[in-house]
Amino acid sequence: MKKSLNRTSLDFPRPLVSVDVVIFTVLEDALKVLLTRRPENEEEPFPGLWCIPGGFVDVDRDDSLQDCAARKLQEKTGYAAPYLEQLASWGSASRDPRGWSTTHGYFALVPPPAAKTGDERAEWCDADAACKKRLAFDHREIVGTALERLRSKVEYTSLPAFLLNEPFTLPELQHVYEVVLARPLDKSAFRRRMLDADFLQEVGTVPGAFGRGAMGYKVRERERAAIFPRTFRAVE
Amino acid sequence: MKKSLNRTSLDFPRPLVSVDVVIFTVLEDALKVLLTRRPENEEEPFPGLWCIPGGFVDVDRDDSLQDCAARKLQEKTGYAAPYLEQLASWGSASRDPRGWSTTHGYFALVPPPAAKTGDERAEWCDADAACKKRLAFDHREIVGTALERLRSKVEYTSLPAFLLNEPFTLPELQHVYEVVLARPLDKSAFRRRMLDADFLQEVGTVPGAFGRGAMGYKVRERERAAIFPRTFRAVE
DNA sequence: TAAATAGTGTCTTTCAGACAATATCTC
DNA sequence: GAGATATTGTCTGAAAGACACTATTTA
Repeated sequence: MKKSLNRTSLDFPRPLVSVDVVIFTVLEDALKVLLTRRPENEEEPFPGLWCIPGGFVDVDRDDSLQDCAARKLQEKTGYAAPYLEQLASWGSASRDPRGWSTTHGYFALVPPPAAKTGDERAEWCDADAACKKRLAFDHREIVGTALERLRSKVEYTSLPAFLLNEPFTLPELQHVYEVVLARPLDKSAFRRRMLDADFLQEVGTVPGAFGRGAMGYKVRERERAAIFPRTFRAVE
Repeated sequence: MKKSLNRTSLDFPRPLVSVDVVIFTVLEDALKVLLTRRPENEEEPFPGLWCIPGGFVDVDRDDSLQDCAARKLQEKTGYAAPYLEQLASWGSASRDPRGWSTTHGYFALVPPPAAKTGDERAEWCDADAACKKRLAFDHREIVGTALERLRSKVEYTSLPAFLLNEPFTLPELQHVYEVVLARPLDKSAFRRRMLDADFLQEVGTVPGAFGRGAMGYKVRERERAAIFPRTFRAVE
């Protein structure tokens, strides 16, 4: 009988299992992803190369994949509960030189960090640039998929609200949409859309540096994003 | 130093890794999913219970997760290249009594099989019923997620075309949409939408059993689904 | 010709885009 | 008040829903 059919005993080789997180923020009017460096140790694969935060699932420490992703996010950014969504998984014999391996990709949206990352081995990299960079493993593909998914969902959801500190104003929110989508949006249509979607809560006027102050908002339910009835600019 | 930080050696426990496939078809005017039975062997978890097709990744046989899913689909249905899409992954300490385990869920769309499945241990089950049944592992949740994803995508993509044998007619296609969405659609709007999306190729008239014959179609590109500019019924 | 099914035309509704007009704030 | 920014109003256009109408086939 073939080995693969007789697996009651569980004594067959298992793939490596890791979790990787693509962490997005908007900084200096640009969409950024957090990159870290692989250890310099020559026994490690891709020593010194840029990669996204992640690592092997720790069977003793992590109760679930989501926990593991949240832990890695917390370790790298300090954020406990921003937006964290499963992206996809990758697994093959060739993606890791150490053997058959799988990774569960997540993507996270966090508000702009107060300072540059204190960590020498971490850097906020322009998102589009990261997709062209040489990264460890198949991380370029993972970042590409995350960016594609983010841009696609931004067309019809309130996801960018998770990229801002609260309270934020509608012009600020519009600006984040424009940065992520890399195109200008109409002010009037934008406001109608956000307010009609009923996911924002007024939280008092915020004075502006110049000109008229704006209404401050926070999201009503921090757990899920709102879904709009249509995408932006359905037509070319 | 903590064990979890010293992993250059790779000698730490690894989770079990499996792939499970939710296979959909439309049969007898209902959306169905393929269920199989767990082995009766009492040493196996959930003996004799219904589950979806799947199993451990075979490191020696499968080059990638996608290959593994395609293999399982082929084994169960005989189909080589229908629509197969990654759904999500699940992984935790508790989902399998044998230990920390992960699964990569896929969902497949196949045309209606000619006959009842020949396999005694497999059955096409009504999709909504399957979501309420007791299934092995967390398979009920996986089926639920697949069903939700399918219904959601059917609102704005041409996915149901993969549930039909070619050539099919527009009334047949509309019927499949209606079965999946469980609500009637307007004929005129439906036709406009399908033809405007430009993913169908005329392939000659198909005579009907009664009444006027209809134009037969096949999908232009069997690889990807078309995406419509809006969802059906944007408004309640 | 009647019944059944396929396919078309047209009016209404919804909501995004364009863009002008108005409101409110700081200096 | 001037300049800057926020907010609103109105017109237009694209595509979906509703539904009546026409076309083609078989019995």
